[in-house]
Amino acid sequence: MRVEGRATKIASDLLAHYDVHARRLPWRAPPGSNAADPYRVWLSEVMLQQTTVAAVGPYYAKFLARWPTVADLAASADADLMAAWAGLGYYARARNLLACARAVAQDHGGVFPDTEDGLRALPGVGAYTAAAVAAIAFGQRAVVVDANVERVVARLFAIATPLPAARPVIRAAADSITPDARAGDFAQAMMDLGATICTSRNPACGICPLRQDCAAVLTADPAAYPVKAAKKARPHRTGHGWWIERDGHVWLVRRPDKGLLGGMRALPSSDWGDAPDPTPPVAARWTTIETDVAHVFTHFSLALRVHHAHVGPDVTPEDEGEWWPIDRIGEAGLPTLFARAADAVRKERQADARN
DNA sequence: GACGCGTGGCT
DNA sequence: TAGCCAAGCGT
Repeated sequence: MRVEGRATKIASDLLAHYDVHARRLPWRAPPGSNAADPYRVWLSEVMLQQTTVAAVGPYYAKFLARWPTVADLAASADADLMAAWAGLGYYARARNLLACARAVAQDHGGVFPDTEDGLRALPGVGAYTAAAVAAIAFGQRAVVVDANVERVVARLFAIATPLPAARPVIRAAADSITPDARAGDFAQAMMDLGATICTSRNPACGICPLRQDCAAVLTADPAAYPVKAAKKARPHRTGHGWWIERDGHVWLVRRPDKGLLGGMRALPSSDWGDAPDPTPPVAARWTTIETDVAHVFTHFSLALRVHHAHVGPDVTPEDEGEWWPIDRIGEAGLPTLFARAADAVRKERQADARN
């Protein structure tokens, strides 16, 4: 009788569970087929970076309908792609997505590289995404480590070293349980497990297919893994934005490619430091809306004070920008902060009109 | 290794 | 509710 090693048992237990319980997701090939399109896998993986499945769903559908192949995407205009990405966040991903599509089209004959190293060299493709695409789209054995896998592995092996120092240990442990066959399914099974059972808070250990394999479940608090270093407090900042209206149009600028909301259309705004009274882009009779727009970014929270004014037909701000029709503001591709500022102005107008 | 980089859902 | 968290990457 053959005695399974622990690593082999973990993989077989997990894959058996996955065969029955795999989530049906739009970017996954249907069960039984192994026709994963590298373009679709890559597109979904980039969208899923630090982003929930629920948030990605509509964007993935929209992108796939509008740009069915990597060649279509490579041929799109920058502004169209950035506008389509608006609201999904982490806009460097959108810039890199386009750069990557163009690199594939121009340098790789329109075909994605089929090795981890080849993929890793593409813009916006890091260690995780390269491994995920290599495994899922090309069936190669690759060690796929995202936050789900980190959590599952840290619990399976009760790794007490805090993140991020534990990364090399976790990776080695993940490597040790990754099978040669079905590496793509294994990776997705680990992520499904992390998303649905081995969750960050209140893990459902009672129904976990790896319960018999898990070191953390024997401890008082399995959810204590992975151990994490303390986080820094998030500072608060105040900024100002200006809604400049002229004959049914509003003045929009394009933010610099680098930095926060890089490359996105936006209202003209101040630096978001602590400057008390910034100078408006044009001289006008400014009105300030009553309630600041509160918005939370990754590393600071912001109160955006929104000012609005009408200007005459001969007035144009000095800096570069464009007059955008207000009744089509939804098509401008404003990131969420400025979309909410625009909403705030519209609501105040409606309130004024009633008085 | 640390930091900058969005947004929305959950507890 | 205020913080935590999510299929990370580039610098």
